[in-house]
Parts: sequence; structure tokens; C-alpha cells
Amino acid sequence: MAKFQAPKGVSEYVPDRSNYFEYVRSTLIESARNSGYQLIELPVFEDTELFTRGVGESTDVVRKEMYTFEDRGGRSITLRPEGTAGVMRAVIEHNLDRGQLPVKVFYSGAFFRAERPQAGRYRQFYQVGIEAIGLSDPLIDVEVIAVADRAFKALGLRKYHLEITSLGDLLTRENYLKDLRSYIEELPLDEETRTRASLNPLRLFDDKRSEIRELMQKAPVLMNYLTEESRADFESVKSLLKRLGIAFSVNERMVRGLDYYTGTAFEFVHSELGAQSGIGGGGRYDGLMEQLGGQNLSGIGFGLGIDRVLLACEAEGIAVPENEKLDLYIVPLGTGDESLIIAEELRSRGLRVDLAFGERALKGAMKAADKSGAKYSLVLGADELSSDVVSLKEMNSGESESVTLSSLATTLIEKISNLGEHS
RNA sequence: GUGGUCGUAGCUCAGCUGGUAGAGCACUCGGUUGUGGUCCGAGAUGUCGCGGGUUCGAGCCCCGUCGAUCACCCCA
Repeated sequence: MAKFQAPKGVSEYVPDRSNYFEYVRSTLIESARNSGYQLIELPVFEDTELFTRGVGESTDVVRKEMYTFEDRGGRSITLRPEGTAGVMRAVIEHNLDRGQLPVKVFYSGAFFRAERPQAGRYRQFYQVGIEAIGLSDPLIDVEVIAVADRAFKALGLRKYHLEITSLGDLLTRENYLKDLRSYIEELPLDEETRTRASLNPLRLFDDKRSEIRELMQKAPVLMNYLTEESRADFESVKSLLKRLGIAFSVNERMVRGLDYYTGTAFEFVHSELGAQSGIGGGGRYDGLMEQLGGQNLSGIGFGLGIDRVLLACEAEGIAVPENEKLDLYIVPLGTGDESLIIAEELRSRGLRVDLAFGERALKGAMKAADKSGAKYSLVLGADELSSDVVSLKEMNSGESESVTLSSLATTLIEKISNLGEHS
């Protein structure tokens, strides 16, 4: 029988790289938690219509990238291609918007898009996202951006930058798009490009071909259509970002892939990732909640691509910190039972402990201790059991000291916490 | 979805103009009896992505297929 392989284009993480993945994900989540966002855990599949109405019929995501199927009850189901629509559905369904506003939630999980895979672009990929719903205020726009920026900085990323723009309110967009369409109509375009433009004229700003870029140089710019209020909000966002020391550039031609964005929109781009350079992006959405049957509340949020952030970290040579490693590795010499009992006792005290299984030779077991990255190791043989004293070895220095078995846990806990303070 | 490149041991790769597979790393054991990271020795490991075809003979040639990768499209 042929070997099974994972389905085409999915991203999956196995040891040791999965440690790196977990570190990246938890760092992103911690940034959201530090800002008061709470977990919202949602299904990975939803009613297809939630996405066609929420994300927008004209988007590529809906038109050709959704995993849609019929369940046994004849319902049309779609694997979630993005997070915001589902969050809005849940907020409405559970009346979360009836309490204090804004509602602040974060999510983390798998998303699905049936695209041609590439490094950094997968059919099943992972995102951490946040949403702040029910408040239209530059303050919250900036907070949302700051959550992402702080997460990236916490990871130690440097080679990324933030681009922002304002897409204006719904009416502004309507006026602008009308003018943009009539401008594009006059351009000498091939059939395919024209079709793309008719679905979303903003796309042409993103075209890689230089002749198109040139044609679009003189196209009307949305920024000039903004109402006084939008303009003022955007100014507030910019000055607040500056005061927070968050570097950014204004990209008046930014294009977002989802239809629902209004007002502030932003994107984090990393310079070492090739074509799939966006490590996160988001923006405000004024009409979405109402569009999905809720009250008329505005919200703002982002999605960060864990897979891409991980690639970015690797590209910058960022390592997983030491404290993710084991505290102790036990090498039993014919003392499997006792070793496991001691390990369990230490583990229940909160220490990270592993041991060598399978009657390995001392040399091999010490090698395993080394590979595990554990901070300390100890050998447990008949001598130790009869004397109740073990030789606790600090792996980096190679030095060891005698510790009684009964004080092993407290000694280790003390040593580990001292290490933490010094590093 | 479109086009280019690639697919040999767990990993990185070598394999000359076709003659039935190799290196380094990793792994296991050992270097006189219980302490790893260096060094030395020994050992295990592959249906050469999969399926067809050409040939006396294919890892090397042809076709298909699956997958990865790069760019486009799009996006996290």
C-alpha cells in the first residue's frame, strides 16, 4: 500500500519545529491577553452564506478559494477562510454586544483557503486574530495595531514595517469607487484585467506590471475623498502611533482582500519572505455587523499569520528562549520504577522533567540528556537509592553537587528561579 | 487556476556520455566496569516520490501522476 501523505498544501508542525510554532503562537496570544482581549473559540466551519455575505461575493476568497461542501442534512458548509465573519456571528448570536463596549476578543486556530500552495501560503494555515467591536474611535484603532506591533517586537522581529491607510466610510467609498471605475473605463486594458477591475477596481493598484502601475499613477486617490471626520480620525491614528513609537508609512493605494473594510486599514509586511510578505493585516469594518443581521456597530481587528511570522522569525535567526526547555533529565541505571516515581513527584511540583527509557547505556542516556536541552541531569542507580543522595549536574558548566532525594524538589525550584532572575 | 524549477538514506546532498547506489550530519554500540557536549572505531538505514514506456540494461532518456518550490493571481 502506498504511504499516506498530508493533503496538498497544508502546513503542519512536528518536533522540533513545533516548539518554535508554539512559542510564536503563545507570544502573539500573550500580547492580546495583555491588552484585555479574551478568548473566543469558534467552529472551523460555518454556514456558507456567512462568508459570501460577510467577506463579499466579489472577493477572490469567496469566488474561488473556499472549501465548500454539503453536509448530510443538505446544508451548505464552508471551512472558515478568515476569522472576522465567524466572530461577528458569535457576537450577535450570544448577544455579547449587549454589555459594555467594546467587546474585545482574540482567537487562534486553523483557516482554509483552496489556493495554489507556496512557501508561506498554505491551504490550511494558522492565525491569531483579535476583534474590538462596538466602538468607533481612533484610540481603539491604535490599540489594535499596537497589539500586533508589540507581539512582533516581543518575538524580536526587526525587518518588518507597518503600512496604514484610511478607506473612508461607506458613502465615501461609494463615491470614490464610482470615479475610479470611470477612470479605469478609459484605460487601454486587456480583457482579463478589465474583468478583474470590474470586480474590484482597487486591485489595479496592486498590479505587478509596470505599464499598469504607470496607468494607475494618475488614478484618483481615495485619500482625497475622505470626509472631514475620517480625515481627522486618520490624523489622530497617525499622531498616536508616533507617540507610541510605532513606525509606519502611509500607503494610499493599499488594497485589502476582503470587502468589508472601511476607515483605518493596515498591513504588516516582512522584507525577507518573498512574494508572501504579509505577516498580518486588518482594519475597521463599519457595515459588517448589520450586514450579518446584527445591530449597526463598527468594529476593528486583525489577523496575524502564524506560519508566516514563524518563517520571518527563522529568516531573522530568532531562537526559542531557554526557559521553554526541560528543567531536569533523569538517567536511570536499572531503576526505572523509582526514576518515574521521582519524575512524577517533581512534575507535580511544576518542574519540567523527562527521563531515559529503555535500559539505555549510560553514555547514550547522558547524550539524550544533552540533546533534551535540560538544565540539570542526575543519574539514579542503586548507590543513590541506598544513600538517598544524588549528584545534581548542571549541564552547561558540567559541575555537580550532592543533594538529598528529599530536598531535590525544593533545591531545583530554587535553582531554576534564580536562573530566571539572572537571564 | 497559469507558467518555470525540482523530487536519491531521518536531514543536506554526490552519483561522470544510461551498466542494477554513496558521503557528511543524525542514530545505535564500543574505546576496560556509573556521567553528555571534542576525538577514534564499529553498526543499522533506501522498492533512487509513484505509475507506465524506450533499452540487453534507467537514479540517470520519454510520458503521465503526486508533492515541494519560485513567480503570476491572491493573501495570513
